[in-house]
Amino acid sequence: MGAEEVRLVSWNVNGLRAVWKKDFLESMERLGADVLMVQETKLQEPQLTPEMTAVNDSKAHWSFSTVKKGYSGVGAWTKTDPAAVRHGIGMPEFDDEGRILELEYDKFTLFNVYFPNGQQSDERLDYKLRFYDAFFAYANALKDKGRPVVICGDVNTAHNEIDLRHPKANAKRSGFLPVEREWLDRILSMGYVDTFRHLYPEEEKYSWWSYRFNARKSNAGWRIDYFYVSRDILDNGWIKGAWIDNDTFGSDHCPIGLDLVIP
DNA sequence: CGTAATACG
Repeated sequence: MGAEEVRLVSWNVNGLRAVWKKDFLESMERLGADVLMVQETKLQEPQLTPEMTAVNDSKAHWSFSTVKKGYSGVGAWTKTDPAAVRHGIGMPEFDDEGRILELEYDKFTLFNVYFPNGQQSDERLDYKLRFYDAFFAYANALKDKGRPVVICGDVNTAHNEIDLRHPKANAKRSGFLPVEREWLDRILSMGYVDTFRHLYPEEEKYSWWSYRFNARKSNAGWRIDYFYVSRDILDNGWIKGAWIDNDTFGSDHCPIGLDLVIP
């Protein structure tokens, strides 16, 4: 039997109803994902349309915020049905905002996560850091049992100076604070690989640009969307490619991807 | 400035 090629794509759509009006289906087709994961859907179940839930041959999975309307939320379209789909990590404090989808496949577990933004207040920064803590405790339990783990989504932090256009000007803003950057160090030291950076150590490529000040036009961006994999996935030679697609529009983020070859 | 409901990113 031949090896199986799998394309995983992650995209913070900043409002699913908004991108839907901006050629989303066309982008989706062009991206060619086996699993397309989206963050910030900004809707609840009653606002889903039949078109959103029935895309081609894919099955749709959703997690909604139960505490705020039109806020947060993640989703995934899967061409192959996962063996199990889970919502959240069993901690209401971190599950209520609909930020986590766990798709369990035969050979690996895939997480789609919209990590909190910490810019609103000190409380939200604290929530963000505790969310990192709680989520990775959950994911590590699987990884440390020997299960290959893929984690993708909007991490809402740029790791190093290479990961944003204006590191000096943003050194004191949430999204590039030392305490947040240290958390991204910790993710690597826990045994995950930042796939894009691993393949392209010198590349200055971003996945998010503020809507203000024509930031995308001047490429004043940040790389805050990631595909992390547990080290075994790299060591076993599953990684065929990792990419950031700056040519797809419709949101303040662009899609990112991971191509795997699974024996 | 943009999304989706007056807050949040």
